[in-house]
Amino acid sequence: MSGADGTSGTDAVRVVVVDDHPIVRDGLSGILGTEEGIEVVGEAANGREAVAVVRANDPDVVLMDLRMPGGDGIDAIGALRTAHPTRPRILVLTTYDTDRDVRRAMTAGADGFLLKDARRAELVRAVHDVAAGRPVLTPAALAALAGRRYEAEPTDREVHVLRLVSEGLTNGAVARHLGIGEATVKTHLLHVYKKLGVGDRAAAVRVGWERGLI
Amino acid sequence: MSGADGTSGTDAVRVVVVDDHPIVRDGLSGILGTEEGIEVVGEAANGREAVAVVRANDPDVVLMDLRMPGGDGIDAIGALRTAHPTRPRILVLTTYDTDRDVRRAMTAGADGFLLKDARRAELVRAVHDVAAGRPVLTPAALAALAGRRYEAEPTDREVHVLRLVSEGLTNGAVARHLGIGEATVKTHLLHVYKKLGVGDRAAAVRVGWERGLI
DNA sequence: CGCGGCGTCCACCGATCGGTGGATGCCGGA
DNA sequence: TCCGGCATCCACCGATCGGTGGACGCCGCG
Repeated sequence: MSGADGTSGTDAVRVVVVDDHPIVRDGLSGILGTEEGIEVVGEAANGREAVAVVRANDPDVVLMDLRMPGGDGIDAIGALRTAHPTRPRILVLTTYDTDRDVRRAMTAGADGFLLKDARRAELVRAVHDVAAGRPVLTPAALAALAGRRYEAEPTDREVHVLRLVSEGLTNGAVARHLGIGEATVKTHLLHVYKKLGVGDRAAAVRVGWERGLI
Repeated sequence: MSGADGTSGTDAVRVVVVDDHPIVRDGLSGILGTEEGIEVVGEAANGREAVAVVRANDPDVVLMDLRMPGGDGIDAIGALRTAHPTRPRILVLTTYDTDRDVRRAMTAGADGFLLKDARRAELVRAVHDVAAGRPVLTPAALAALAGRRYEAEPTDREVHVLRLVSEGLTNGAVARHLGIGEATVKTHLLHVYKKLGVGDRAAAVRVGWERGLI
């Protein structure tokens, strides 16, 4: 834990690992801990713990999973960023680099985005890169930010409608559920189709699920 | 590093770890390697590698992920089992314990089913249990095998149709794609609805995805 | 053998959906 | 200020879907 001096005497990068899976935490700690120039100074299992652990240990880099029970990763990123604009560099390390996740994480203040199937060398290099202030992005994440692949993101309302549709509700049922007209529901869905690049509700549900909307 | 020092290979459980994520492999090796009575003797990144590594090292237990690029875990289980009916105990360690995955893995010859979010102690205990011939199952896996939750599983043909539907194909398009009548497609879908407990194609796509059918 | 269960196949209706066209209100930049 | 972009809202048609009913062939089991 607090092995290095407070004045960043050694130039070892101090890292906190945040993931709900003990296995993944051990994997990350194992890979990074044996590396020269990197020191794992704390672990957390969810977003809330992450904020506390970071406050206690003041690391250089936080490796953060996004989808966790009890304290979302996005919220944790926002909390860390509002507390301090640059101090702990945040590297998001998650399973899927869906468009939505990438954007939400980066706009929340993350400094990098890496997939969990990264090789050891990639991971180590990424930690050093974000520590040095260089952004880290997967190709898909880059494309998502460039807005090349999907130019439009469904509205909250549209996503809500899509979610209800995925539950099996008919347009009329959705309308009643939301207290709006059925025609409105259809318009929302048409917009969803356009934005997801599909032609019907079934395909919309699939793509919506793939992108983490549902 | 630590763990069994050469000579203590007598009654130590010899384990092979199979997962496409280096991070997960390191996590598992780290947890198990430092444990007394367990020795990690090999790693593999996919099903094909797994068969070769097992053949070379003759372990007591194989920790096997299911969804991997290049050599499915199910196929690997089948290959190991046909080669030898009991010798390497197979513990499936995956992210989701969906009904379908559980059944396919267990019928393929797996001896246990554990989720990746298991705690360290659970994991160690599970390895010892399967090594001793005791089955290991999550509650959800148990329910899946008991057939309590879902009594019917969609046919291969039905799943195929559902997959095409999730791509956005209309019934007529699916019919043309499969060289059958459109009415037949609809019958397949009706069966899918019944078996998945839904009422339309959108909900079917969602549940199908949740259960790993798509 | 006879029987039932299962997967696969098909045709006809009523309900629903996807497509088009347009309207309102809000907000930020020219 | 005015204007455009955006989200939200609505009504009418043709195409599609979900529901019902039934048919054939295969396989295992009594």
